[in-house]
Amino acid sequence: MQCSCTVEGAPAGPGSPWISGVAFPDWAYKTESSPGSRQIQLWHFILELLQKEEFRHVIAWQQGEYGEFVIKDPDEVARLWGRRKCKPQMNYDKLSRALRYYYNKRILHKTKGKRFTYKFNFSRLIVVSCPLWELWAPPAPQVLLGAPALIRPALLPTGLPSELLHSLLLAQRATAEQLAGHQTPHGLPEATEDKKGSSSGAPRLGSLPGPCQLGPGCLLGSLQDPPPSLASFAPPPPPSLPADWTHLSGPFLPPVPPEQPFPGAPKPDTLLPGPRGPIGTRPFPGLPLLAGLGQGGGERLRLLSLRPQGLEVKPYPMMGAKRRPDPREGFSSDILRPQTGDKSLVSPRLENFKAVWPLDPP
DNA sequence: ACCGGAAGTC
DNA sequence: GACTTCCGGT
Repeated sequence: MQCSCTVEGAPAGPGSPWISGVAFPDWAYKTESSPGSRQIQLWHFILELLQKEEFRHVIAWQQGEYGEFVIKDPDEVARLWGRRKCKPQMNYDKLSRALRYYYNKRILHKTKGKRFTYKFNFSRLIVVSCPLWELWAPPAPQVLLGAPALIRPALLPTGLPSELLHSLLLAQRATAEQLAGHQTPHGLPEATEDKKGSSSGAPRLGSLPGPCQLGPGCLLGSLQDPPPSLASFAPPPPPSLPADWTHLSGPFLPPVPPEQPFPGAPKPDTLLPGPRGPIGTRPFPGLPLLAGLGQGGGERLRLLSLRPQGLEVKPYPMMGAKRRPDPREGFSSDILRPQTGDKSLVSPRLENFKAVWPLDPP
């Protein structure tokens, strides 16, 4: 029998938006690997809590580090997780074990030295969420370096909900920023990923899961179901979001760190943990923008990678400097942060972005 | 607190 | 596959 454990505070399951209208759409609860499953994944759950204010005292984004969060009340988080999963015996020890399994998948990594502090690897998350995104990541890093308003159209599956796009786009910003920090000329192969060789990790480029080419993998069964109404999502855009983004309400975004690297300034090595993923999983060079498109023909979203002005001006002095990340982890915790004090909380980059929706999605 | 192997569950 | 449970080790 089913366990109807949707209790106070605990995020409800699919179909029942729980917080100010911001909940993951059904597809979000489906695992690519297990199409039928609507079991929420832990990282999803964490993200949910993270973006909900009422859980601030339990878990919250860590100031300063993009993607880093602190579990302030381990027991409570475990309890909530246990509720959600109908595992009353859940505790932090078990939950943390699950969290640890994310290390190899590169979805998460531990911030050493800080208790209960972990950090999301958003670039990885994106890939995990929709491997397809790798497809339109142009192999040429120069793109990031301010290639002229190049446009890289790409197709995204119909169902990719705007909330995800929003989140992913922001994640990309993070990725981009990270790239700005320690980008490598070319996605260096990183052989050591799954110690066990078993493909327990996320999909890697070069061996993209076939199903995702514009299809199944990313559609997540949303072909039939039209994306959730945008109107149903309360759009409390993060302070860093430009007005346009109100269209794309987005749930889980860590607050934009105050630090704002400027041209010439030492790049913060803060963002996404991994300077590079496994072969080809380099994050998305060009900041893609939602440009909208005809749903008629292919019912697909076309992503245009507009010139990220904020990024283009970034110098990339590290072309020569090679920092060697831990080959095993893929990312190091040795994060050196610039001490750029002031800076507006606004992301200069995003400010230049424009999201265009020719036709409001249903 | 944190790590990761091993086995079990769904 | 994604945990959950248990556990020895640091």
